[in-house]
Amino acid sequence: MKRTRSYSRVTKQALSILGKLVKLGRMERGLTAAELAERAGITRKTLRRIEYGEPGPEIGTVFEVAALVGVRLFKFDERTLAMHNARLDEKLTLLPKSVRSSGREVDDDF
Amino acid sequence: MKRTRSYSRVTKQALSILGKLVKLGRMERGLTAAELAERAGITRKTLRRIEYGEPGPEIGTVFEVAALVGVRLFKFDERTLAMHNARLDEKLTLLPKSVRSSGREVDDDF
DNA sequence: ATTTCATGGGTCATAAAAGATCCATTTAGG
DNA sequence: CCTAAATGGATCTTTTATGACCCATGAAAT
Repeated sequence: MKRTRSYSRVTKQALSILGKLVKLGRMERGLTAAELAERAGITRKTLRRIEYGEPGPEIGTVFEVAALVGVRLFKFDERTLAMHNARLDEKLTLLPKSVRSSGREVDDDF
Repeated sequence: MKRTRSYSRVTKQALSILGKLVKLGRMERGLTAAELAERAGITRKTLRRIEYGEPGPEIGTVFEVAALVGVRLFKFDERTLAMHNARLDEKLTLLPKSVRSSGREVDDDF
């Protein structure tokens, strides 16, 4: 089955912005595409796809490249990230383990 | 060639958090994994990989799923996203088209 | 202007993700 | 308790991304 996916405008915008932030971050640091790609352990081509905001690249790779040029999705340091992560775990354990179709309410202030 | 990639702790944390936010968002809305997967046009398996914070899924899919449950990376509405996007374009056109290895400085206040 | 090098883009082989089914287990709810 | 349904996980196939080259173009620095 051929995979023809569609993406919402919000997603496209977010991808585009993220890609441009990466490119900007790379140039700020005077890195060539080849240099950054090597540091990230990927090829120039994959980096280009990321900087172009294409939806295909693996999210792990994108996050890694972003981190390398100082772009962080959640603007927290690692310690704070760990905290948030732990807090999310608490929330999740408090919830029912499976959903039985009936709109439940949970506070969501991240 | 076997692809054995490594990811920084920050990346892992960010992925983990994003996945949990998605799961939380899904449960808040009383959606089962199967329901959300269907809306996103993916399978339960892929959704699970996303909610588990695995690095493999395509970034476009992850963003799309996140958007479906109200989780946004850049907490702006679509209009604001477009604005930022345009601003980034300006910045990029002002920069030299290619990097010739020498640390350049650009202001970066996103 | 000339040369050097970054970037854009193409091809081909391969590894991995995604899809399609399965089945086992757990859990929500009557 | 019991049962229907949600979740977790396995396997097999298809589709796609990635990597490794390669070449053309265009920009940058001398």
